Amino acid sequence: MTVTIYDVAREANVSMATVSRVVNGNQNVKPATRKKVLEVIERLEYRPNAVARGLASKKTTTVGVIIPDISNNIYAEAARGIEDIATMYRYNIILANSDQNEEKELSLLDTMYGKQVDGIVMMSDAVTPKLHQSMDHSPVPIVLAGTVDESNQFASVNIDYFQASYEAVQMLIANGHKRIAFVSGPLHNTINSKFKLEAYKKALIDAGLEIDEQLILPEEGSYDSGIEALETVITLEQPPTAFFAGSDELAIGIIHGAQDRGLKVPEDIEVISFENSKLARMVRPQLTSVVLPLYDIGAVAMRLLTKIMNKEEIDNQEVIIPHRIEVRDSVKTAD
Amino acid sequence: MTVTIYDVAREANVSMATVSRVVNGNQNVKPATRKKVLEVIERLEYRPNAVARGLASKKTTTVGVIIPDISNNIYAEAARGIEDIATMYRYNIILANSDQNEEKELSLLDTMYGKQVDGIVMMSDAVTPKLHQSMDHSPVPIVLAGTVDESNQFASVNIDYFQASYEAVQMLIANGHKRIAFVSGPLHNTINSKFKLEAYKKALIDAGLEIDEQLILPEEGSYDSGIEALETVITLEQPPTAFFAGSDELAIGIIHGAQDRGLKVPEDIEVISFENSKLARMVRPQLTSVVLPLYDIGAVAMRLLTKIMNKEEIDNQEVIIPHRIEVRDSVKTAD
DNA sequence: CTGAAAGCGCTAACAA
DNA sequence: TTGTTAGCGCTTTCAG
Repeated sequence: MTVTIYDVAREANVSMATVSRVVNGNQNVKPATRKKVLEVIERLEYRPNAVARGLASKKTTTVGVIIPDISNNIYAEAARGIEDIATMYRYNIILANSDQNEEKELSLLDTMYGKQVDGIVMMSDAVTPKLHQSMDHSPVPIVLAGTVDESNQFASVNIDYFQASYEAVQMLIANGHKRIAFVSGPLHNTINSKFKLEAYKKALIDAGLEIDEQLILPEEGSYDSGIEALETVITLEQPPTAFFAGSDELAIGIIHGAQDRGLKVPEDIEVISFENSKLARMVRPQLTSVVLPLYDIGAVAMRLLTKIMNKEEIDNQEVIIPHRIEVRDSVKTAD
Repeated sequence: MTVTIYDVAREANVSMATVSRVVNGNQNVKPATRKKVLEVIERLEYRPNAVARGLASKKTTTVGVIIPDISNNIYAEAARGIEDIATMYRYNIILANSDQNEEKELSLLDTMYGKQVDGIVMMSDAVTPKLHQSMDHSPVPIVLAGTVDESNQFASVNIDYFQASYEAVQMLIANGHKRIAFVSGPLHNTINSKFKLEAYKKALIDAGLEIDEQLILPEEGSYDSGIEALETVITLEQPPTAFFAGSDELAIGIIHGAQDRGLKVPEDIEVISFENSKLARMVRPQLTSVVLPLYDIGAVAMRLLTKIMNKEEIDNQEVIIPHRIEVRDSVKTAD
């Protein structure tokens, strides 16, 4: 029924080994033989069975990708970066959503191990002890993308979240704000709790400003929670005049919440975001935002993984990609 | 090194077949034996090799998913629907981006066949003859999601694009508009050319309105091209007063383009979109939009695929999901 | 440059 | 209820 390497060998009057050689581009084949085999392959429409190949060679040329949620633009962007580089190096990806649920992450890792992927790219809110343990026992290399592992034991690709956040808050401070709100995503996310929040606090302290817990709002990261955040603080006795938002959606929510109350951005309220997705340009005013290069993070992570799978020398397995702030209109330009 | 079914068999003093049976939940195993085997599996941390299993059983429990671009929210949404249902039925997905490039699509199909996926879910702009041919020779079932096959030969899941578009344009006509522009994505996309555009024309004709080719703008579907579309028609001698946009991004571009010129939506210009992503609520005014239920399309497509792979009876392999129009503020409410 | 043969780890008859 | 035994389709020594 399906044509196998054996059929090709028979038709071409050579051994399976020879067919295998030409299929795999092995140079030790006489050109004439190669040609003959190639013709038969063409004629019979032979297509190598990757599963059999995987079993025999112990390499599947597929990598596992575990991300929280592909329908979230952030992760989709990273996934695209991962897939592009994977394709470039002839890998396919098995993609799975974890919903940042530890149980699912653990079970997905097991599934990936079972499927004999050659490597794994993982994105997660937090590398919990259990996760850490499973990854430690992984039979294949794993690289973290946009995910911080506090033990610094795994290969990873990130930006300097602390520094980036610090700069963002500083920009607001430089514009004279004394009351700056911090609206991040959930704090069980390591990046939010350990970097964005800490940087926010440090920036305030360094500027001699006071930290007011009322202005620290860990929302879920959605547009609606941005609106809510605005609503809850705007009625304070001393409402904030600027916001550091953890994502574009949050920032847009804040802006719309303000505008709906007749407040003007950036005249009355300034907002800086942390993401810079294409949404940033699709609001009025357009968002000033720390750029989180998700595509690049994914691409670099996958590239790093290929190197590790290939057992190449890695000079630094904890890659930090440069960041910058894209200045648009939600923050006044100092001029 | 890695523990195999053979190791477990030896340790448990049973045959490989028995271990295989307990691993696969076969009931023909004495409870005591099962227990013993399970213990050894636990102790040895045995994890079945899915590749070997795939080779022996000719089933990989993985399906291929070919989509144009995962970083595009539309497809990401569908991918999530596909993956959720796949997970529910214990399948994993190999995800690949085609960029709606026929060559890539063809090559990806081949890759999927080679990887011995059990089935394929495919999204594409157009089922070209070559694509059609490859799919015809597919060794595994394929279902099209949100993509139209004019030969009606493949299983597919869609909404009634023509009817939905017709209703959208009708809504604009009902509001008294005589000059309605059609800003779709590229016309090499079958859905745009055969359904949205045709429905637009028919709605106009049925209402006794004239079709003006100047008002038909096949853009690339981005935010910026929405702005451009607005710019090009607004200076016409008789500019349009309403727009039927092929996507949310396009619609938002049109709205911002109008607002930047001091025009008000929906007072001066009305816009109806075709998508209803979460973006629809994240603009002012919020978008009135035909809802394209991408998540559902993906989910239903995957569900259909499981049935076909399972050789169940299918009453209708061309599923049409109901659609509706979500009324918000970019179109005046008739009251 | 080419072939023979031994697996890779598992499933699936077929016996027992 | 359990074991034996062929493969699944390919890669990979090892000879020659």
